[in-house]
Parts: sequence; C-alpha cells; structure tokens
Amino acid sequence: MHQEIPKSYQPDAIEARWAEYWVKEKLFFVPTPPPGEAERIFSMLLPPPNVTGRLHMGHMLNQTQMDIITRWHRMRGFVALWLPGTDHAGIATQMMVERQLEQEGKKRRELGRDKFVERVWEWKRHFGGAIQEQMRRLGASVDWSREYFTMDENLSRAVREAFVRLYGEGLIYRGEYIVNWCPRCETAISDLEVKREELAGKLWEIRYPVIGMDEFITVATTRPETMLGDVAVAVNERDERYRHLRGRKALLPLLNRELPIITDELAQPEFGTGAVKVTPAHDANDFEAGLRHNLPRIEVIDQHASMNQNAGPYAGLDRYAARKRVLEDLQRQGFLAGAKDYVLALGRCQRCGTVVEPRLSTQWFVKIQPLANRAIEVVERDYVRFTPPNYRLIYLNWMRDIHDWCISRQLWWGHRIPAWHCECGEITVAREAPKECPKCGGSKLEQDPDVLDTWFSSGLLPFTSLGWPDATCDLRAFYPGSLLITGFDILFFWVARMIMLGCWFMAPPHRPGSTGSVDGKALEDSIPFREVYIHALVRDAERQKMSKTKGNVLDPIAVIRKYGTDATRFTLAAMSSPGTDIAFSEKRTDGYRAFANKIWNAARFMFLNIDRLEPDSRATLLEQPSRGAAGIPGFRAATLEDRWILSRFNGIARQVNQSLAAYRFDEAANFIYDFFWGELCDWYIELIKPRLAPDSKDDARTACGNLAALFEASLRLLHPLMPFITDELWHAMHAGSPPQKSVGLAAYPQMDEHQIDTAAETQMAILQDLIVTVRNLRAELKVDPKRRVPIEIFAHMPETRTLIEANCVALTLLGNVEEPRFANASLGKVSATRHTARFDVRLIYESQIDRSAERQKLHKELEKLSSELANGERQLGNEQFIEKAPADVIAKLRSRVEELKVVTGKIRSKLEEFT
RNA sequence: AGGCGCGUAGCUCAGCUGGUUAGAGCGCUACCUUGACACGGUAGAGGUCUGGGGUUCGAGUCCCCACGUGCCUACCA
Repeated sequence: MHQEIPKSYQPDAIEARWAEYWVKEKLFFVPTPPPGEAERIFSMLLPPPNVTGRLHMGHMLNQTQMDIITRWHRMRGFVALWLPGTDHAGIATQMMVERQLEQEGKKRRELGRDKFVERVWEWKRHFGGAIQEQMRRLGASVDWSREYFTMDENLSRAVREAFVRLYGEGLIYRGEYIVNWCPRCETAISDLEVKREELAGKLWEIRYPVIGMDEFITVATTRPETMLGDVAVAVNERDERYRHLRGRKALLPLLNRELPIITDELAQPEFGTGAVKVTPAHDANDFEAGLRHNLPRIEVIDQHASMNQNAGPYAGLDRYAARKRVLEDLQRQGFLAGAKDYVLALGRCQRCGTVVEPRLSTQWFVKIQPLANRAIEVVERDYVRFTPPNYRLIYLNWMRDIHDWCISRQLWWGHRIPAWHCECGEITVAREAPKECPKCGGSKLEQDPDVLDTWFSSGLLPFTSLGWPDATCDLRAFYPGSLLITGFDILFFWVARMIMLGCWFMAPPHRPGSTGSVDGKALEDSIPFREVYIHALVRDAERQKMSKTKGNVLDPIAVIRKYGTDATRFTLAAMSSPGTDIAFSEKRTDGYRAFANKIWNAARFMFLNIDRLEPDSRATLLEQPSRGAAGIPGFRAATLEDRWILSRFNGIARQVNQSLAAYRFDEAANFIYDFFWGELCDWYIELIKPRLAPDSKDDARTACGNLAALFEASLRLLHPLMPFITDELWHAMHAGSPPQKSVGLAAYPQMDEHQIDTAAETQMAILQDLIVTVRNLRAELKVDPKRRVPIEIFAHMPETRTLIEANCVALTLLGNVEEPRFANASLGKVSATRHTARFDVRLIYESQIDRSAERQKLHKELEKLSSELANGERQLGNEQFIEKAPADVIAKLRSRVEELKVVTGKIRSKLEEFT
C-alpha cells in the first residue's frame, strides 16, 4: 500500500474520512476498568449541548480544548474517558416545538400535555442528532458508546431519586413566595435566568391623602400600576418628617382602599420621598415587609401580566396599558406629584427577553445553605481548583451570598416533579406514583403539574451519567472527574450546582456503598471534578460578541469547510491565552492552513527521498524495536544538525507537555509551530539536503532514517492539536501496517534527557548566525541571488574556526557562497564586512557601495550598542547591583559587556574607513 | 452601588514568581517561479510597553492615582 500523496494539502479530502474511521473503529471506546486495578484514569464530562442546539464557535473552542487534553492523556497511557451527552433544555426545546406548532396554526394547550410531550420526542428523534454529527466532524474523541440524554429513563430515575432524598432531608420545600415570573413563557424562573438591564425610566411620585388630616403622604415608585395592590405605606422609624403620621391611615387613590401607615426598615429616609408603598403580592421586599407586619396580599396582575379583577376598573388591561391609564387618572385627579428621571435595573427573561414580573406563587425550592456550605469548603480547601485562578474568588463570592433555588417550572417538557396531590390536601413525594394517599387513604391522586429546572438534572450529571444511584463500576472508576472545561457563563448555573450536588450525593450517606460520616476524606472524594478550566468567549474579528441579531455569528462548519478542521482547531488553540477573549480572525486560520500545507509538503519531501532511496520500502525505515515515549528512538545523531534537532525536539517535547499540563494551549501551539516550521523545515531539512544526494547512499540512509523518525515523533507531538493531518501522514508513513490503529493511540513524546545536547545547540546558533549574516550582507549589497560569492572569515577563537570548517557545506549551501578563506586578523577596516563578537565575515564582491547609507547604518548600530554598553558598564560599576543581584545575572551581564566592547570597537574602526 | 479584568508593533495577542537586547502570527516593503511547499523562500522596516507618581541596584512586570475600555454581581421603592 504505497500511495502517492497529493501535491497540495486538501483538508476536506482527508478529514471526513478519518472522522468516520475513528468512530467506526471505536478507537475512543473505554471499557470499564475492573475494580482494584490501579490504572491511571482521566475522566471528563462534556458540557452537554442542548438537543435543539447547533454548533457555534463557543462549542468548538470548548471541544477543541477538551479534545486536546483528552488525546494528550490517552497518548500518555491514561484510560481516557470523555463522556458525551445532550441536555433536554426545558424552556428552549419547548419554545422550539411551540413555534413549530404555531406554524401549523396550533397551540400547545389545544394539543394537551401528553400529545405535546410526544411531539417533542418526535422532534428530538428527527432533529436531535444534529450537534453530535457536527461533533464528529470536529474529531471530538468522545466515547460514543456511553452517550446519554438527560431525559433517558435511567437518568430520569436518578433525578427522582435525588429529589425524593433531598425532600426527605428537608432540603426541598414547597411554598408561596415572590418569584421571577416570565409572562411569555408562563413559568417561574430562577434568579440566574433573569438578565438585568439598565434602562432610563421614571420614578413617579404619588400623593396618598392621609385620612383625617389635610395632608398627603407622597410615595415613589417605578411601577405605578402596582399601587392597585398596595396594602400599606411604610416610613422609617428614624424619619422625623413622618413621625406625626404614624398609626394613621392613608387612602389609596383610584381605589379608595384604606392603607395603614407603618414603620419599617423597608423605607429609607434618603431615597425618594422617604415613604414607600407596600405591595406584598408584587415585590419581593414588600413581601418580606408584609410578613413582618402581617399584611394581606392583594394580587392585581395575573400570569399573563394583565390586570385581574382586584384591579377594579383596570381589570383586563395589560400591565403597560394599565400603567398608562393609572398615571393619566392620577394626573387628572391631582394625585401625581411629579416624575423624576431614573435609571432602573429591569429584569428580563434570558430566554425570550420579556420583562419579568415579580409574582406571588407556590413553587418548589431547594434550601441551599447546607449544600453551599460543603461547596464552599471543598473550594476553600483546594479540593477543586480553578484555572484561571481568579474564578475561585468569583465562585466563592457567589456561593457565600447564595439564595434558595426555585426549581419548579410551569412547563411541560422536563422531569416532572415526583409529588402527588390528594384531594385532602396531602402532598406525597415518592419515587413512584403512590396508589393511595397515606393520610386519608383516598385514591384520587394527581401528580404535580410542574417540571424541574433543567439545571437541576444537569447538576447531577457527574454521577448520574455514571449510573448513580446504583453502585456501578463506572461510578467507582470515573468519579470524581479529573477535569471540567467550560465557559464562565455557566459557572453558577452549572459548575456551582454540580459541586453542591456532587458534594451532597457522592458523600455519605448517599454515595453508593458508603458508610460513616462526612469527614475530610469523604468530602474530598465527593467532589464532581478536581479541576475546572474556564475558557474565554469567542468574539468576531472586531471583538464584537457574536449574536444572531447582529448577524456576525460564524458557523464553525463553514469555517471548517473553508480552511479545514485542523487549521480551525489550531487557531482556537493558539488564541486560547488565559483570561482573554478570542477575537476570531479567519486570517489567522488561513495562516494555520498554510502551516498544515507546510507539514504536508515536508512529508512529500520525505517520501520522495525515501522512495528514491528504497522504492516501496517506506515502512522499513521506521521499523524500530519500540516506539517509546522518551525522545526519538532510533535517531542516529551523526552530524551537528542531527545532534541539534534531536536536542531541540526533546526540549520542545518537554515544553509542550508542560504547557498542556497548565492548559496553555496557546503556548503548546506556538512551540510546535515554531519548531516544525522554523527549525525542522527552515533549517534541518535544508541542512540534510546534501546528505540526501543520490551519490551518498550510506549518508542518505542515515539522514532519511533520522528525518523519518523525527517526522514521526513530530506527528505524535502535534496530533492532539491537529488530529486529522497527523493521522493521514502517519498512516502514509507506515504504508498500510501501522503499529496502532491511529497515531492517537501511539505514545506522546516526552523529553529524554540523554538526547539533550546543549553544546550542539550553542554551536548551531553560531552557525545560524554566520549564515544569516552572510545572507544579510548579500541582500544589502544586492548580490545577484544566483551568484555564489567568495567570502572571508575571521574567527576569534580556534574552536569557532573548527566549527565553521566542519560545517562548510552548510555555510556554502545555505549562504550561497564559496568556501571561505580564513583571515588571521580582524576585518575591521575592510568593506562589505559584518562583525559579531565571535567572528567577522566579509563578502569578496565588487559593488558600488552607498557610502553615506553604510555610514548612517553603522552610526545607528553603534549608537544603539554603545548605549547598551554604557548602561551595562554603569550597572557593573554599581556596588549595590554587585551586592544584591544574583550571580548568574551579573555573569550574564559581564559577558554581554565584553561582547559589546569587541563589536563596538570593530564598528568604530570600520567607521574610520568611511570618514 | 460593589467586585473583577484589560490597555505592549498597523491588526490580534505572548511576555511565568521584577534582571537589563520587549517577542510571535497576520499585514507591510524589496528581491527570488532554486525539483517538498508561491498556502513558498530570503532579507527588511515597524514599539519612549495609555499617562503621572512611588518602591527597587534594576519595572512592560510590584504599589498608588488618573484616563480609556470590557464584564460580572446587587431587592433600594
């Protein structure tokens, strides 16, 4: 199987094929490790995308990072489980299907609950797999055999189980409180689902007549229509202005209701008029005040945000129409005292944007403090670590100021609350539908119509996805997860809740098979994951947030079609520096496709030479007893460039491993990029070309073997970032009989200290410096590129001369010069010369030199170097510096100053020639 | 209101616990169709690190202030 690879890199031709192959071959299937076997395990949960979702750039960033980390672990020999699944996404999915019904002219309520839910399942069967398809295209190395859906029966059972247990422990309660109500979605939503928006509005001041006095008390409000539900007026106890009104009553305009004037902390003298209307049914603070003073609650706004019968003449009006009418009527009747400009923080439903109405209603809540306490402790003790670390504080601040969590939703799509209501009023919470009421024995039981907040079930996923409440082997092996990678936007929604619920249900007594109490060890073992990596937001090239309304949303699949998945992944990785949002620019991706093309062509060069050497026996060059992880096995460092590249590869392998361990995807990408292009291609391949010439068979075999070994190892190094091109080329290298089914199952390169050769690196640096200097001279003197010129070199030290002589071929080839002549003294006053601290080099070339330009250039250089020299000398003359600075810093500066002395001396004498 | 972050080359960003020559990619300029690659090669121009003060032998890096900018949290009617 010896196919020629095409001349240019065509990602679309190879990527789909590998994506399919990996899935078909089940390469990422992870068998459950038998109990007791001490294997290194890496496990991670994919933040489940919504079933309704389509892949966006945020997903792609998220998944690229997860895939890099997972592949890296897998290649290092970990049992690497990356667990995929999708989320039923209550509101979002319900809205989707409602919209579909709307187009058919139908309404959800006409259809009825059962039919509607069946309809959603149908929708899911039809369109629910889209995002998984897209994930395959990204190359996400998840274990598809374990894929879950949050509404699966086993997961639903776990959700019921969790609910029943929390209820049994008194951590779930039902009650009537003010909640955030979305009149469009007709459901309660949690505090987190309300988005605040600052808006210019008015603070209206309304005069309420005080009964029995010729006086008014003026209250301020931003929502005048709620006055219809007023039951009191509050003033502050300290407020002398209203002292004489205490105990009196005010008369509510428009409705003529009598309102007691009470004293309460609710009223703050500094704000508004100091007097505040109290509407317990429509404001959370007023609700609390109402409890304190035993006030009635009068609801005037219904679930559609329309006024109800209690609003008297305003009944039936929408809240805004009512506001307008109320204001007009107040104005007409002389009760409107004024209106001030005011910036109000308006709450909107994050799903549909409708202004949220604080509404009195009966809901289910989680008593959160006991859960939060553990969630605080595990982070304070660093059982769970955050990257970047500042999220730790953000998390703790939020967790320390947490409120009870409203978990019921008035939706049809989701996990139905496992509570049954009896005619007698008794509520039974149970795992399965009870046959009869345990209190009255009645059999007319109805299940609570509400469903649970989707995040309730998502919060349980770290263990329910592994089989909880059963004591499964998976749970034992893969919990806690090693890592979670996600965006900061769901830090509270999801990350925080997983930690709370994990630390509750995976600690005694809920942890399967556990005994005893919750000590430090049990708490540490209960966390859902040991590390959390929070990634940035992907913005467009102009740093704008991507949004459908702005129309600047980039479709990752479109980008992939244009540049390839590898280039797109590499772009995202290279731009993932911690704490900074990613301004995604296609130009950058274009650049990384060029990188892929470079790799492709380097491979072609290698294949060409291998085939020239030993036709049809490509693989034999790669036959090594073992392709271990350390260094490059089988690399025979025969020459300076061999020793150098081998040393460099090992250094880079160390750095890439370090970067990945620290989630520095950007560093890892750049190290590999610079190494592959800037060292392997630009220098190593150029340097070995003479050895590959047909007349030097032995040399060629060594050189080819080295190149192949180096290339193979580099593919392994690059694989987590660019999985497709690396697997394609790796398979091509092994000509049909690869040692593993994929390079993704081969060993990840690690540094081998024996292959580090600092002497070679230093020598190579000198040689590179010489070659670059020569090229530079050629360009400046405008030497015809085709012309090989004679040169003269003065080396300060004999070993430098030896080095140059030994690598003469490299110099003549890459510098395009003739063999050098060596001078015995500095070339200070000769034209067409460059000086460095180690050597002088001169082109022997007759050309018209622009003397004034040359003089200017020398002056500029001298100026720069002398100021650096002066600086250095001043430092060295400073006693404080010598005393306090570390020895290596001083030594470095000393040698730098010596170099500068030599070079500036040479430039000075050179300048004499031009004056 | 409280909290967090950012401001480095034309653009997008690196620069770790302060160490003296501030880097990269893209873009730009000149030259080169050299048998792996024009998605290429070679060379080059370009920065008083937002401003001001301070700590230090030494500050892009630490502290304070100002300006600009982004985000999160909060029940002030």
